[in-house]
Amino acid sequence: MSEIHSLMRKKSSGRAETEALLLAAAESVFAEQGFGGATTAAIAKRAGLPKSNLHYYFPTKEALYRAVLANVLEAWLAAAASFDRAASAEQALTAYIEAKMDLARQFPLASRIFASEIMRGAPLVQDFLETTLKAWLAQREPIIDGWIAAGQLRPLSAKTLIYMIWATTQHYADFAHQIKTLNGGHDLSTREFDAAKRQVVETILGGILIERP
Amino acid sequence: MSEIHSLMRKKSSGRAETEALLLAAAESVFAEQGFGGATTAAIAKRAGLPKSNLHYYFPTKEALYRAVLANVLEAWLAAAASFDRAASAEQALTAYIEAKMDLARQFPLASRIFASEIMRGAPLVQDFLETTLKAWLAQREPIIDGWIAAGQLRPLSAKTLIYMIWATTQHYADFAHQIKTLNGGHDLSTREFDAAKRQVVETILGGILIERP
DNA sequence: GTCTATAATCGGATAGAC
DNA sequence: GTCTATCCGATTATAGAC
Repeated sequence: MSEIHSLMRKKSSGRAETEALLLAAAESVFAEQGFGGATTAAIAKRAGLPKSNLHYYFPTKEALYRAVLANVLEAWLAAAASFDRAASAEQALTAYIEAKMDLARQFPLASRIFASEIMRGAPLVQDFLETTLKAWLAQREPIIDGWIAAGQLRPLSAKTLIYMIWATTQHYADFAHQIKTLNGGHDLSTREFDAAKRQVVETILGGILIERP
Repeated sequence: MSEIHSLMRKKSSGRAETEALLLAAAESVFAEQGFGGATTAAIAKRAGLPKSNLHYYFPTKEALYRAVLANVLEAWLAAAASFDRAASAEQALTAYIEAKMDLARQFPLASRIFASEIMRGAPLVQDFLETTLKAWLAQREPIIDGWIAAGQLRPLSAKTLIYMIWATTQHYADFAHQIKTLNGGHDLSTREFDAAKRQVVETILGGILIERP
């Protein structure tokens, strides 16, 4: 029925597509302006739609923001999985750092929205921090402590190590504009980014691994 | 004349004090909400003053934001100085990392405002990035390259190293809320923070220094 | 589902009494 | 210098035609 109808229109290819369009526009505006600074007018304009359409798909600005946040957290969880399923400390941490670097490069907006949300005091992701994130960290700490006990890593705080990894990798998303400016106005090329990724891995692992005799 | 008058009033101890009060309130609101999300009403309320007083001291919201930013950049430059005046790579980098960690702990709001400004695309600090920051980095890169040539450091990109230091240290300011949540709801104690500082220094230096025979 | 028009409120900034 | 009251454009959200 309405399928035929929508096949006849060139624009608005369907509910799912319009929602995705709005979510993408919202992601970029929220990443730039934060929740408070973003306006539904700016989001609608970036999506090329009238403001009222936005409210048809998402009743309120906060509902739209929540939908964007859900995608952000989903991407985070996907990268988190790469920590596991590795035999040695070196393999597990290398895989995790590389996954987080790739995430920062592929989804910089998601990283910025998360950062902005934390700086606001996490009004909407506090539950995620206290349950999912805290549990993830609590499960990895004994693994890291185990590597220390096994003589693979120098004695250190697992939390502090994880914070270093988060900070260093997310920096490439959150401060991409600063990095671009200091790189002569050009974004890092794939080659430059891969070199940075390698150096980050080597510096952190070099700083914590105990050499095998 | 008006001096006597102001001595008789218990509140509003003078122009400088009122300005400082407003700047402090503005700093905390801008750090939480970003430029766009902050409202002059919220800032005035946090300062305990009517909105109109804010506009008496700072004609526009942007003027107030600029004044806050100036303080932020001033603090940044103070910490930057600790890089220099050290004989060895180990001493210089240790001093710099420690200074940046102390800055993050002492002035977390400044760090968050800077981060938020960069994520917006640096509309007001682009000039600082292109001149002061770029020059600072350009002056330090040959120093780091010199340490590599002298066999003090493993071969690496100086820029990538500096980014790691910025990222890791600023994380303790920008993500303090997340760290607090993952620390059982308590901010890091001085002891915990000092331990983190030590581990950050040891990990980075351990990852880049060449052992002296 | 989409659009124009509009209601209702918020927020930056000002007027003018004190 | 400080305060209350207020203007007016911006912003969220809705109404109602198509």
